[in-house]
Amino acid sequence: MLRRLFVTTALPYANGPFHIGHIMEYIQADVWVRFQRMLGNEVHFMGADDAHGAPIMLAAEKAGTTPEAFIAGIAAGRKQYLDGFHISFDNWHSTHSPENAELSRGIYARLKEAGLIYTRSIEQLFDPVKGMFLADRYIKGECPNCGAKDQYGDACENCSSVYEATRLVNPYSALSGAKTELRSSEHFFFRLSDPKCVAFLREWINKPGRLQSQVSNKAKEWLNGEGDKALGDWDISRDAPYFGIEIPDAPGKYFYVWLDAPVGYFASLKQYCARKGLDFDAFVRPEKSKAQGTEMIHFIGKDIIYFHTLFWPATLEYSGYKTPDQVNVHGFINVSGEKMSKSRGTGISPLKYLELGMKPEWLRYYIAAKLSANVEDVDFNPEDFIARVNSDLIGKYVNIASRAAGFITKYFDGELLAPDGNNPTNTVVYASEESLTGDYDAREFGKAVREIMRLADLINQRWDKARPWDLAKNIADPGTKKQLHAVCSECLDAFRILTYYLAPILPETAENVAIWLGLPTPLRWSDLRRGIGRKMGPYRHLMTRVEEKQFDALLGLPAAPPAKEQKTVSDIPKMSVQSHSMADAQRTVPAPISIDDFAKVDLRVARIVKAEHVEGADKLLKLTLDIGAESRTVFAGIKSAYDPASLEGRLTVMVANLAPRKMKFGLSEGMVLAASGEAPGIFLLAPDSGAQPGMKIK
RNA sequence: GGUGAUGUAGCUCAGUCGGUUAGAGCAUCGGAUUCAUAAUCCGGGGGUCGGUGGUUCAAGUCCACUCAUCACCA
Repeated sequence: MLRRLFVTTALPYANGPFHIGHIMEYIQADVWVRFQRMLGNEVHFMGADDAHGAPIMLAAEKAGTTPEAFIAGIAAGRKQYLDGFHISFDNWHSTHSPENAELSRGIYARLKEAGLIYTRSIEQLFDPVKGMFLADRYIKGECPNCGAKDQYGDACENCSSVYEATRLVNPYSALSGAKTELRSSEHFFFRLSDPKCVAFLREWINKPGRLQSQVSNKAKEWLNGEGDKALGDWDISRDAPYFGIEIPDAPGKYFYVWLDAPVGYFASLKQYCARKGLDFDAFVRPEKSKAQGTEMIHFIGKDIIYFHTLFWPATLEYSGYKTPDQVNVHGFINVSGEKMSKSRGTGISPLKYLELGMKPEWLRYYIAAKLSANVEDVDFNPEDFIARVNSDLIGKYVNIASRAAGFITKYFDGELLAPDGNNPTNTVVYASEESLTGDYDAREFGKAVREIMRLADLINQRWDKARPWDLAKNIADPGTKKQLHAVCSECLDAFRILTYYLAPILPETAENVAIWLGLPTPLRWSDLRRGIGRKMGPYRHLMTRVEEKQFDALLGLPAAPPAKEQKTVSDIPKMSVQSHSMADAQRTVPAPISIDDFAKVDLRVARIVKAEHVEGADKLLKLTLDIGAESRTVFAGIKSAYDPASLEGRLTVMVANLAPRKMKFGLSEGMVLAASGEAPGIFLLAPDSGAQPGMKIK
């Protein structure tokens, strides 16, 4: 019975690029999805940006742009990561989309009809300079408990007490520094504490197979809380200014970002279904889903369990939608035992990883090897990574192919013998099929990897015992030659089976092996026992080893000093200072690129024909540029440094092939280049005299 | 502070329902091998299972307390 799966990963917040934690989640989900596809199941794997909320509004403001332009910029950067790590989303959308607004408003309307929405006035701290209410993280003040200064609005770092922001002493805005005022405003609430909601959720979290036991325990704790731990209602509105979806019939009120964020799963699916001609309702409406046997499956991190086990199912249930069938929760990724910190810049940059030429499959394998179905944190450890990848993938797995291929090419012209279905090697390798499919399906990837490597060990052992290199010495003897042929063919057939087993984790290598050995593609589990092709192509090495120096570069470490220069006591302070400054330099100097990478940027000399102020924009000037063959409109954030009149007629440099970006004030068809640093000031680039508009810069 | 997790070899992790002498991979040491882009095979050393106390004929496993780490507390 084939399954029809709607699978999602948590929507990443569009205030920055992906970090290693996102990539880990995508790898986990992608391995599972690819495995399901190999079984022949119908999978629709959806992602989207979570684009609303105050942090994005403020980040855009800080960047001197609109929230729309800001999130468009983030969205434009997503593809290189997803493609780079072979993450096979079927669609990527955004919560800032017509689909999401429509779906969110629809859900809200149904909840309102069901009597689960009410309004109540609440008091909050208001920033009179910014003209907005402040979330806890934007408020600072003195701890009401211990008096420590500059503590955030939710908890004290000094005495670790938890309190309401309104209890802070001398509160001020972390944004403007202004003294905050206590003001009241009407908010909209979802009646989560309604007995029918609680009863529904109690049952929902206990359905076998839906949640991991640790997760349902946690949810139970929330549901059964008493006193001040009792389940409260959910505040789902925020006051303008807010970047989000306006609440119908409530001017100036917006949905809290967490209301419309998970709806983004549906928005992405809806956009995709429209494009593919699929029935959206079959995946999201209870009756149709039941009739057609569709499943809704989320992959999330442990930090957002609350939203996915309480609010999300409750809002769906009471707005006529189906609820998730599985919520798969994973832990966090630490780097060398240390908590990853975006703000401190520690951790591993996925983009830098790719730019350094490190293989995405190494990371996929390493992460898969460390993942289980539990909510456990994963430790990313460079030495461990190098050891595992090099010894497992190269030393064990790839080595099998490499050992046998030479003989087949040299003595048998690439011809392979059809494997005997009962030979001892493939019998034992086939025997793991059931346990492996079970492990993959249960997200026990670490278990699967251990089993596969046990098989790889076994194949290497048998090969050693058969001593094919000795057989090759007696190649003149027809019996010996035949024996060699059989040993090598069996070995490659076993390798072929391992490739099927590893294909969800190593899609690129599996594809290369399929081409090399003439296997039917895409690799399907149903073809597992079809055996090997008759003839193989020439062997090309399938995977390279990880090198330590790649990690040094990735982690921004200075190159190891030569062995002779042993550290002496007096050297240590100097060295540590040096390593810090080098690490800092690494952080600001991006990884080297090739000349081809540089050639992708089409830089042209441009004449500024016209420069105008843009009404309503604080930082932008609208430039009309002549680049020889055509004229371009570009919005440049240089208003603070240049008077438009002084720009007209002068030459500068523009990126001519930058993807056009829609901005609030019109379409910007490129960018002009300017220098800026820590100190104030923006300095437009200019070519030397003699340059003509349209000339290419190279 | 409350709650939920986690703690097993130098490192990363398995360990089912309590049941022989606690396992694997990597690292390390000794040997073998040379087909394989130094890749493989055989063998050895390495552990008070965070700690203390209890239940039991028997505890890494169950219970209580305790220490450390992580997360959540809307």
